Amino acid sequence: MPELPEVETVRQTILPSVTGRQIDMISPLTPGVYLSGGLDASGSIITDVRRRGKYLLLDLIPQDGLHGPLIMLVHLRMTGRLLLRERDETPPRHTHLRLRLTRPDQPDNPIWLDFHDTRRFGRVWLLTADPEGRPVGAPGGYDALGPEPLGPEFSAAWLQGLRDKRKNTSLKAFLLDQTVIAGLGNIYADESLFAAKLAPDQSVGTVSDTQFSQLAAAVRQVLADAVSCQGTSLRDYVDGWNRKGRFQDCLMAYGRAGQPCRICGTIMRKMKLAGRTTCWCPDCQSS
DNA sequence: ACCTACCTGTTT
DNA sequence: AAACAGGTAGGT
Repeated sequence: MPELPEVETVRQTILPSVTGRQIDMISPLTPGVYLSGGLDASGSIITDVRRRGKYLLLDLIPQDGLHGPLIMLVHLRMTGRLLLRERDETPPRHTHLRLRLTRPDQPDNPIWLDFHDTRRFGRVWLLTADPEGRPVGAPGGYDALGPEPLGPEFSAAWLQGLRDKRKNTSLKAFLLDQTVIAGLGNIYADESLFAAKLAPDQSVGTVSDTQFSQLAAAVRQVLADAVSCQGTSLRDYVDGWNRKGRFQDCLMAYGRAGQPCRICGTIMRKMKLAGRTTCWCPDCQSS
């Protein structure tokens, strides 16, 4: 489900509701999903919600004076959801973690934040924060994440600099690599390649400087548009208030094999690349 | 760079 | 019954 635009939308929707609240109860409901590493989040105040690639970070300040700042790190993987609730209803099937959140000045007016995940690939980790606010001991992929595509460190020059090292990989595999760009997945890789008019099976080594410029611009444009549409809801994705996004109505490539290209009318094709179904227009995206 | 595994649900 | 689904980690 969730690539950068969806995770960013979840961040934006839960931020105003959880910031300033205290976790006064934490209920792990399924073994193995919530990995606390022996730390305890209960009593902590949530001070911010940040995003890095497809990860969400809840910044926590414990109130017991025994610990420094903590970070609750969340990865939704394929079908994970973070859902706000205003009533203490019975957790639906596939709810794996529930937080009860109160405002210190209104202890009798709680809300709940549920982690729900049908396929149970997602995880929630409780970690300590270093002095720069980075999680300590995060899972493998986190520390290796590449630049944020909507931030200042992502550029055509960054992609060009990887050309020799990654010359034999396909552009599709390149875009899916989280050390190259943090936050692209199967939908937005296909959409970015379509917008850049580049063939997904073109090898990185043959991409010109001009084409890398087109690609960097396309990645930024596609992601910014998708964020402004609150993400793509195909099957499972909803925001923190259980609302669907709208970008599924704007898709130019993903899922459109067999349908006419929205630019030129040519029938779109699909192929397997990097283990993922990849859709492209053989006319607009010729290599 | 390619598998397979991890899970459940939906579609073919 | 089998294939497929927005992701990633681990093995080869």
